[in-house]
Amino acid sequence: MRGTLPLAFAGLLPLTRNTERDMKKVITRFAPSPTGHLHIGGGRTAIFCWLLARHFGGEFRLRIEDTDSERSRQEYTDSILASMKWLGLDWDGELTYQSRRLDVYNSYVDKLLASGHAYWCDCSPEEVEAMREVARAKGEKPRYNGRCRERGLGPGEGRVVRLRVPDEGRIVFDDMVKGHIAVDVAELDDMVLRRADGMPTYNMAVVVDDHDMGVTHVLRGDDHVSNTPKQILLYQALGFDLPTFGHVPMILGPDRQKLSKRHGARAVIEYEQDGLLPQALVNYLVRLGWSHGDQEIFSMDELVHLFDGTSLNSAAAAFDPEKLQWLNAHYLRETPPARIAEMVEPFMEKKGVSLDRGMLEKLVPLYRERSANLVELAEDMALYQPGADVECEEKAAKSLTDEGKGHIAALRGIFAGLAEFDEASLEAAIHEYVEKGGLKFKQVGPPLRAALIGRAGGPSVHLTLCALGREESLRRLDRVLA
RNA sequence: GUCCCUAUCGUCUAGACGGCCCAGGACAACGGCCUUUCACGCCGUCAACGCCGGUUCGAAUCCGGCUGGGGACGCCA
Repeated sequence: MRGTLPLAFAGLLPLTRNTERDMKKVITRFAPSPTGHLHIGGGRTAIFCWLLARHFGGEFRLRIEDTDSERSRQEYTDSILASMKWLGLDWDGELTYQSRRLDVYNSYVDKLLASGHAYWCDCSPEEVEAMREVARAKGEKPRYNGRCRERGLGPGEGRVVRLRVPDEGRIVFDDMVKGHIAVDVAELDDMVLRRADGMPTYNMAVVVDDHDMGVTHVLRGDDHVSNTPKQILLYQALGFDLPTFGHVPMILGPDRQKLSKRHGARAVIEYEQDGLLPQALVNYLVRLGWSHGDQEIFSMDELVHLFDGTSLNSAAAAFDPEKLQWLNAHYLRETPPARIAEMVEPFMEKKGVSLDRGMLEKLVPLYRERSANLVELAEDMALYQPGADVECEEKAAKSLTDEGKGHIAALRGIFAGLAEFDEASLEAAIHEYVEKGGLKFKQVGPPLRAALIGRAGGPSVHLTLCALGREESLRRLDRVLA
């Protein structure tokens, strides 16, 4: 039996138009392990898988890989699902939990045992580690030495089941994004399929699940390329048809190092908290590693239409927070004010700010192009909190000279007497005051703005006055004059 | 250490068939315009084919080597 396994060969299934109609229904999956929040790397992979399925009118399945009972937590599963929803990714069918399929994995392990593709092993972790050391010392790849291969062991306490890897040959497959990949089986070792505690290992569970779920396209992170040959061996041993594999590159930090805590936000939930719009994150992530000519902005519909699994970059890309912010600012300007008002309210609440809806909707159009995200927007909205004594920034305070205060006092009287406190009347009133006094607007605008919102920049003063309303405007002017 | 993957502006990238590329777009930076301010918007500037060989009339595009970067070598996923 040994060394006689047929060599694996995963035929290329190019996603081109001519083969599209011949292909069976595309089924993709995203399979996170609930040991942390959904990170942007995983998020991007999920988006790609989702897009591929939606583009071809197939199915997108979600599977929770919780075979590591030590580290898996329900709260992370919840968090991942919440992030998926926030990103706008819906999935088909029931959620699959690997922890509930232990019997299935074990029945396949039994089949492999029966067919001679796998064997029991009683080597302790320490012994195996020693074997690896020996190999390393010889300049070889550290691996298990196959000690129990021919011992004919049966089940027993502390024993694991290992795959019997062929003695020679090459595993060859064509990756959707990386192209032709070939690995010598000598690089692989007899990996554990079933742990001593009866739980399946990652590679075992993945192969069984992907097969059972009918997955046709396994799109996943770059860090799994070296698992693929091992999994192909398992597909072969189990007699399963091979899916098409695709490995998308990792996302690097701005310094081109592996993304880590040092780089700030990594989880999609953090970006949500940072006030980003989901569409901006999706657009950014997709564009990182995939392109369509010179196009930068893509709607979800466009992505579904355009994303067919080609044009994926094969080299790792560095994450650029500035471009993300730029995209976010873009989407902020595109989103209807009422919708933005709705989204910014939770952020205002966090700051203890609450404006009535009418005022908020008046303010949003004035501020959305001055903010890159909802946190900044909320900060600006805080300036309008009725009754708030806004602290005046230094740059603005400079305009509150005696002359400036004189203008404020004069205008205060005019505003108080206005029949209508609306945009047109306010603009006209200020205009008239400037004209009649032979003044420059520069002498009047800045001090007014400083008195009202304590800032040197912002919307036109008459719009600010109008948004604040007569009562609050006069209160703020009086505060400066006092 | 071993194996796998990878290599165009600071960053994300365009670049089927080698000539249309003294390399295009976007972010950032810088300068300007617009604007009563701050933004937005608009215009412009700076800036790259890692290195060495080879193939060719001609290479960012093909081949080889080098170097750089990433990943993997678990009873983690």
